[in-house]
Amino acid sequence: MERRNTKTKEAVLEVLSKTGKAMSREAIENKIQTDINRATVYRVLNRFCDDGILHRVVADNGKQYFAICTNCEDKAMAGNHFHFRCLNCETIECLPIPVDFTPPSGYLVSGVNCVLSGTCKDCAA
Amino acid sequence: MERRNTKTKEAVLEVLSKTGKAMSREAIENKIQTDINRATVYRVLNRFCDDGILHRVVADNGKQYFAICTNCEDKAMAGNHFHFRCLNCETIECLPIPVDFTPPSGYLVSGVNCVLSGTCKDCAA
DNA sequence: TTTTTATTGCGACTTATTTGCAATAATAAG
DNA sequence: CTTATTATTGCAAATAAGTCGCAATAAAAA
Repeated sequence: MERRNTKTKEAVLEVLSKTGKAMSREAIENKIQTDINRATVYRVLNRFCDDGILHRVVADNGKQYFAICTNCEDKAMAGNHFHFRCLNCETIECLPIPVDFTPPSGYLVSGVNCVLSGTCKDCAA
Repeated sequence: MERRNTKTKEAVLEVLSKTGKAMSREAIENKIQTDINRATVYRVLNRFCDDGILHRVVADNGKQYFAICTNCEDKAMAGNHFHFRCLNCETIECLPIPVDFTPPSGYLVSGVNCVLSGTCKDCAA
């Protein structure tokens, strides 16, 4: 399916590239000046994930967070690094720490979703 | 607060110890013969987690799964091992692989939630 | 047997995310 | 520039997971 450029897409990408962190749909929407429909934002985010532009992290609060793929060469391994959720400032960052593991023989791993939580550097200071 | 023994608690623990895997509230309820209210099951599960008898895993589908703590000495680090979600049989297992990482300096980690997904040994065979 | 209060069931509620559908707008075609 | 095509959007409603208040029930102690 062909893709078209829209204000929503541009705005979402801009917000995400500015913060560098992983953001929830709500946070993204709040950062965007213009009013965009919730469903639309989700659709844009999901599309970007499909296209390998963003990766999705599901935190231990059950919510989805989205971040720009910087080192997600392999689509299947998008998000193949640790994420950190600060319970204080409710922020999610991509840590520059790759998730390292050797699956038991016979297991095929196609997705990695690793989230550490606690207090981030800024809040701990 | 004092704890009382009830059929629900016994049933939940029995189901979980029999499978050895991590189960969703729904799966647990289905395995129990008698009818138990959803809210009650959640309350029992949450209580068990608080008491360090179970640990909770939030999978990348956003759902909670519960498993008996076997090697969860440190309560704060409960679930400090990888989990595997099979996209085929929708089963979640605790892998005997500890999650190993060194958080960036300044970060305080109090929780670990790591889920790999793909095809499990049985389904891949 | 009575008392105390943890536990349960019920129903309603919240929150996150998705979906159908008709209206709108980006882009290609003429 | 105008028109045609169809991706995208907004809206409203639907799903789904999990939680909560409250009155009724039932462990366990007295």
